[in-house]
Amino acid sequence: MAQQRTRQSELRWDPVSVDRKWQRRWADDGLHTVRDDDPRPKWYELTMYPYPSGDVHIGHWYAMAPSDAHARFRRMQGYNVLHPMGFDAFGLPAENAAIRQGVHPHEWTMGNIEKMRGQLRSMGTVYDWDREIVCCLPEYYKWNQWLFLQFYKAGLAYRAHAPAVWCPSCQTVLANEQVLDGACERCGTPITRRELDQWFLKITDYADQLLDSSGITDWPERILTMQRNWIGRSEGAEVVFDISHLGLEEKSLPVFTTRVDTLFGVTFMVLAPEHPMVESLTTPEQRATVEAYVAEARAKSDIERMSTERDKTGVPLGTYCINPANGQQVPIWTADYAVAWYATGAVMGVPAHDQRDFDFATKFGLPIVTVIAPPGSTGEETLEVAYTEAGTMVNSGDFNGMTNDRGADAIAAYLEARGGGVRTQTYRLRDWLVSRQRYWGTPIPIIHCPNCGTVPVPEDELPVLLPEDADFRPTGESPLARNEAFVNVACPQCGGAGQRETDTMDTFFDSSWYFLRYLSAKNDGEPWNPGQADAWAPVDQYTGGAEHAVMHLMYARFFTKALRDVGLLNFDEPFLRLYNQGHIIADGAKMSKSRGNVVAPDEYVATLGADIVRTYLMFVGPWDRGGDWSDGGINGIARWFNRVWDIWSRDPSGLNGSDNSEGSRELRRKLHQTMRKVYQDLDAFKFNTAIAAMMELTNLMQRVWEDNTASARAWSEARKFMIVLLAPIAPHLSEELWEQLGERRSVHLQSFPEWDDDLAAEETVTLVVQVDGRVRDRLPVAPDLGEDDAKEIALAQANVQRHLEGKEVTKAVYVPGRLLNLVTR
RNA sequence: GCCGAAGUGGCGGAAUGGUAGACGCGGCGGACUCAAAAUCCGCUGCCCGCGAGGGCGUGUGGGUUCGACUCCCUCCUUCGGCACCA
Repeated sequence: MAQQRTRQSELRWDPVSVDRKWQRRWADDGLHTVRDDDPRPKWYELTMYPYPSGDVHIGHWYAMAPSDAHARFRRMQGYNVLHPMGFDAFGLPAENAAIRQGVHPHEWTMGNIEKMRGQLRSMGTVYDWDREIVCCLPEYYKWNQWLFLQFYKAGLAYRAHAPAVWCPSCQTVLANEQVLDGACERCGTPITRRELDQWFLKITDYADQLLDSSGITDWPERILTMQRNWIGRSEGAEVVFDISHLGLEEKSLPVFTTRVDTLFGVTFMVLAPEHPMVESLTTPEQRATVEAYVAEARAKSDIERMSTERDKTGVPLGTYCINPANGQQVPIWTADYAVAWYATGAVMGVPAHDQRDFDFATKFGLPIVTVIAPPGSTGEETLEVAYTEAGTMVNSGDFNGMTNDRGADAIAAYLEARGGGVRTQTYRLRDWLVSRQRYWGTPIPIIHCPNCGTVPVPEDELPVLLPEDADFRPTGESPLARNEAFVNVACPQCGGAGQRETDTMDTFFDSSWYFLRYLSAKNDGEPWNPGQADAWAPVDQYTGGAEHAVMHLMYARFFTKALRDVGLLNFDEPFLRLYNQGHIIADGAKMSKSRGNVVAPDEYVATLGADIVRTYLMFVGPWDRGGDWSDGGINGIARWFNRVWDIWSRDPSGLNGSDNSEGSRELRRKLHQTMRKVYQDLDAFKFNTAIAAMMELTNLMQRVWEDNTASARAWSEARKFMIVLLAPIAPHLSEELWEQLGERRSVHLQSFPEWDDDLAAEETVTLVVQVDGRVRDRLPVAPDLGEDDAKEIALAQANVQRHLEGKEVTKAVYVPGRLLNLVTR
């Protein structure tokens, strides 16, 4: 609860019983049941499902209440809207709870879901609970396994012995994407490495397709940029340095470069310490030094490697390779500034034109050869820092005199003609490591057989159930590996003694296709029904936090494309539109227990009801920028709802203005302006200004009532439509007031009101009169006033005349209905 | 370091080339009340002025324009992402 709690308004109705009444009624009437055969056009609006941590906090409300309002708005626009909810129920916290509290992950998770389901229901959302999914249940994860096998059959899932990122604290392998600044994303422990046999999905096959966002309707540019950076496509060339003189099995050393134009400037070669050829390229004299260096590098965590960022280290291997451009001998070194997993794991050192290479060469006394001369220079000068800009080729044989742009093309063509290299591109993106040495996840449906090798579990034997009895001591091995009843199994091919794969799947596997399962949540014969997928998917509007920009969202895109390729889907983008909400903070600071500013939504819902909390969260600021919770602010919404309630409870028959009185016309105009504004704002997720517009309408209604200038009819009309506008935002209150107006059919089944632009048009506007750009008067005029008339009226004003005294109007800028600027200079 | 977003009253924010500060919070004054709370009404960017009115004002400095919170450039700050990527 936020600290200073202002005195609360007393509400004119009992929000708790109103909430309860309508939530019950809607459930009884099946108001949120979504039918596949509904003839209206479909709209699939999805909010990222929560992890069942045990409590629906204010952040969940901030994510879900506005998206619910948007889904409701779409429904009022005439769509058959699907807006489902479920739980992302596998994952580490359940297992950590098991380790710490001795509760079984299943029990812990399902208990949390039970509680959260109740909390979510209190929001009054349109979720169709018949479609709920819970990923940790066999009816869901069975299909994870089935999908894994489809990928396996298609060659998209493979097993590789690879150095894996290891968190010594969580005792588990992490995906590269789960590492932040060299530390475990969840616990912050610096990571190390471990060699393990792991399952990967070939997301890199889809790198270019994932770069292509042409199938996406509307995503924030920011997210697309992040994905582009994450994929990290670089254009360049793979250059082959000859090593045949060493008499090894490998005759060449390939190296990727984005700067093939600098090839004549190579003065050394650097291999990553983990590079597979380091050992064979080391001379006997250097062996001890190199082995020591490699061992040291491997022992370092990423954080330590990064902390040495400024000070380059490395040792020579004692051998050299041949530069294909000029036949020069290039000494080979190993240094940890080259990283094994990127490109070829080797860097051609061009100290003159790359700062890292420059630092390295300077430290170890290696030659620095300028091959790109800055404009207006001969390239003879000694460099203080690497020159990385454009220039003219020098010291580059036949290529001298070219611009380096042209030189790059020419050298690449030269290499390609002579087999010395090839133009290519490389990616930062790596394959998706899906293996987890954990219990609480989907068992990977594979059996390892000494005779047959890797054997998929036959599809009719799915699901491979997670055994209930498990030992959760974190030993670095999956608890499943210690469960003999689970591990030992007959090989489906030869019947011999096989062993089950004991790794489980990354939970991002679950969330990569969950949007499809909502469509066929209870189907036990297939993961989704193709007809239902065709009818509903892809998701029209997805909302959630931007923290999923490069993991979940990219995996889901990859899944969709891969599933299309194995023939399971007819589309290749899962989410057509994406909107990221910001974060809710309290009293200007991030919510935290130590600050004592944690807002518990349940406490507010219990006294103010769901609608005030919903509305306040939407009013507090633009949704994508987040908001600052204050108890005073939410009280403002309570006050507004009180006024709304009060206005509704008045008997309009006492109003005796005429239907065409100024009050009536003004009220009607404001009503139609509000309809238009609310429509446009809800369409664009601008809830805060939509609510402000409705407040303005309420304020006007109040004024018109006081003045008694409107007709009962104009008043009643405003009152009725106002409530329809409010329905998506405050569903309970609006339904209650709607019923009190004597309406029978739910307000939530009404169409969004259609406004009339003519009725919304202003009768008079304020014309701003400026002299040299400074406001000198404001005049009420007809909107269609002509320029000449405007000038005449403006020039008659005393204050305008005063400021024009002794000056000559040389120019007049007239914006009809807005402004007249008289320019004198 | 690179990429991206943002910077507006006491506070949350509105306005995307045309009246800066909608709407809400807070504050001040008033009504109601024995009193307080709640509620209702009025005022509320800063400075000068009795007033009419004037000046200043959207992180900084410049530019474009009749006119700039809005477009362009410089710098500063905050937040998010990436980072020895060859």
